[in-house]
Amino acid sequence: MKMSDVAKLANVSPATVSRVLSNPELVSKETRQKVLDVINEVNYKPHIVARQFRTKETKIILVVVPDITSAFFSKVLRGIEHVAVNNGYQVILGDTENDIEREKEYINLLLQKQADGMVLLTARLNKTNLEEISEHFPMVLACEYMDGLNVPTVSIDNISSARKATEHLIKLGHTKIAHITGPINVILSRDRMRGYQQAMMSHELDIDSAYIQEGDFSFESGYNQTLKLLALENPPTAVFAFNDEMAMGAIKAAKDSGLKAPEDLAVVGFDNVKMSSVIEPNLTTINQPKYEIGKKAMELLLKLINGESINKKKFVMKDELIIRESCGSNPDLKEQTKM
Amino acid sequence: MKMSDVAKLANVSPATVSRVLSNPELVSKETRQKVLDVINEVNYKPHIVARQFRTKETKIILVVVPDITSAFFSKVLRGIEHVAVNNGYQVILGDTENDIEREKEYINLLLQKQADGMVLLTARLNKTNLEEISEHFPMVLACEYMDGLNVPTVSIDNISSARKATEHLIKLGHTKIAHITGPINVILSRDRMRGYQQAMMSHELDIDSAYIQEGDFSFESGYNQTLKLLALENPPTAVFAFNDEMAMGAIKAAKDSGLKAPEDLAVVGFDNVKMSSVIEPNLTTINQPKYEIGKKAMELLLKLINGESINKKKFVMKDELIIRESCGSNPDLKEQTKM
DNA sequence: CTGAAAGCGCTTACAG
DNA sequence: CTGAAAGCGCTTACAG
Repeated sequence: MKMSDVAKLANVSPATVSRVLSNPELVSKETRQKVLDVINEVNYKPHIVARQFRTKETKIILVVVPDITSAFFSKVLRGIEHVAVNNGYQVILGDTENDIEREKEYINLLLQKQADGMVLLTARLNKTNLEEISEHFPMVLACEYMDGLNVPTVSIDNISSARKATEHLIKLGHTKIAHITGPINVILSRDRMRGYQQAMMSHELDIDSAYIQEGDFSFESGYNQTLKLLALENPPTAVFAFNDEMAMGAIKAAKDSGLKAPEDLAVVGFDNVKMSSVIEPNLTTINQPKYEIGKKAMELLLKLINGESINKKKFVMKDELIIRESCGSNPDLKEQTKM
Repeated sequence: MKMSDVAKLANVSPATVSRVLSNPELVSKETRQKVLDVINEVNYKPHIVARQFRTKETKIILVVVPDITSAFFSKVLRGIEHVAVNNGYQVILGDTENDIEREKEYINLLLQKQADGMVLLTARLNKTNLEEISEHFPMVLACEYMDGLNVPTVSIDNISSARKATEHLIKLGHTKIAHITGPINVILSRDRMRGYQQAMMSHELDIDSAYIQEGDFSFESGYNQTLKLLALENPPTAVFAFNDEMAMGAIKAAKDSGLKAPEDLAVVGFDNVKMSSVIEPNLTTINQPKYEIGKKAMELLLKLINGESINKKKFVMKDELIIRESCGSNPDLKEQTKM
């Protein structure tokens, strides 16, 4: 059943049927009703791909995620999807599983006009490459940040957040503070490490190079790297982890080593994932406004798709240090708890 | 830049360019090379929507998920996506957030031929409706199960799994066993409740009607319903929760009430989500083969798309009771632990 | 307010 | 092995 069949049954032209569907105000009330009756009667559904082809709009946006399994990204995704759906867009989800090759493949979908725009939640490709694509296609980067990249970007200030997290440990009196990074080829990992280093140096604290261990975002890596740290001759008394997953691994490692958190090992996480307030001790962590990041990114993308100009390229969202139990407390510090 | 432009530059017909792209073996080696050279030189990308329109294939499959945020579904999704990508399909993700209206909207995409097929991870629509759609479009149901529905379905046997979980508590000597269900309009919730009832009845145990409390899948609801249960005059000594999230909520509620799990309250979960082995006490739970369910569902969908017939309609995957710490132990029971 | 006609960019059956 | 031509199902500028 196609539009011309409906037209015949309703004794109108295909053009009129098309108008009833897309611009009903252009059609007289009687004609409109006649056409709608036929459509309902035969349960006609327009062939969307034909429309996409004709209008050169797919009403699809592509979201490239490094890990769909992560509690952090699924919240960002939800922000994106809400705005997308409210504006008549569908979301194609591209899960790269942190594989740069798969990232390229998904970006290809954009080049082939399979989507009207793209939100990247990961950007491991090189800068010039990304900038070139962004000149020709609507594209927004979120969460990951690339220095000097001329593409609209939504993220928190990872360096200062990491500095804040580390300084929290310093204020509590810790001097031997370790850091478990993310994969070091990811810019975010280097940013947060930078923040850690800034905090340590500005307080004249030494960083034993064994105190910096590279993780891979996973609970297991947080666990294993903490075991390594605790096995050092001069083990740290506190750990700042790149994310909550690894922070939870750190706590587990401490427990399995007969240590207690926060008494023997203070731990700070990052992201404020749901589980961070369930695990015991509750994690002190940096909150990222996950939903809002996704929302903002999609709003920017819509502007680009609609040809509006974006005056600002960088959007820095507000982070927040959430103090819970995993670092212990200092009477001087005001306590805040979030469930 | 379109195909005809490439054709001109290479001094061939558009048909030949098309063949080089889709059926290179039909083109002589020299011609092929000549065309490929031009394609690379001008960086030509075919317009996929035009191809979709012409071939009536989108190479897209739609996955309808009740909650993208859930650790359980994201694993199933990954199984689906792996098989999809390996077979040249893209995934459109439809997150319904447990809203039946949004479920309908996504299914509409299928009716409008926006996708070649669909995997439903939630089926709240009525049976006749679904069966009719399934007669005309490739469709597979996974995780949720609908009795007597004539649509290929991949799931575990929820009733017997729930029975097994409850019987585990009974074997440990519990007689006052409560159950926190999922939303009762969801078939899975009723199935698992049925299994719970079967276990209780076959052991001649009474079910106090206050022992059955309806949750909404969330940690918070598990927490609140457990608080309610513990406030009963004759509180239960064990809880079987519909899923791990709510089981974790139950444990937290016990702790906050000054009780210890498993000593004062034994808890069994369902799904064997990652966090179930991180939380303390580690959850005893039913493992669902999440990745395999997704994989199997997508494999079936591919068969349907390719016009192959499926002789069997129901695929029941193997579950497993994972005994960890949250129910305590009984010397008679063999311990198994999974990290 | 409505219709006739062109055309979006591919693929493929057919002919040679 | 290659090309000419038709056609997939819509939308829209144009004419009336």
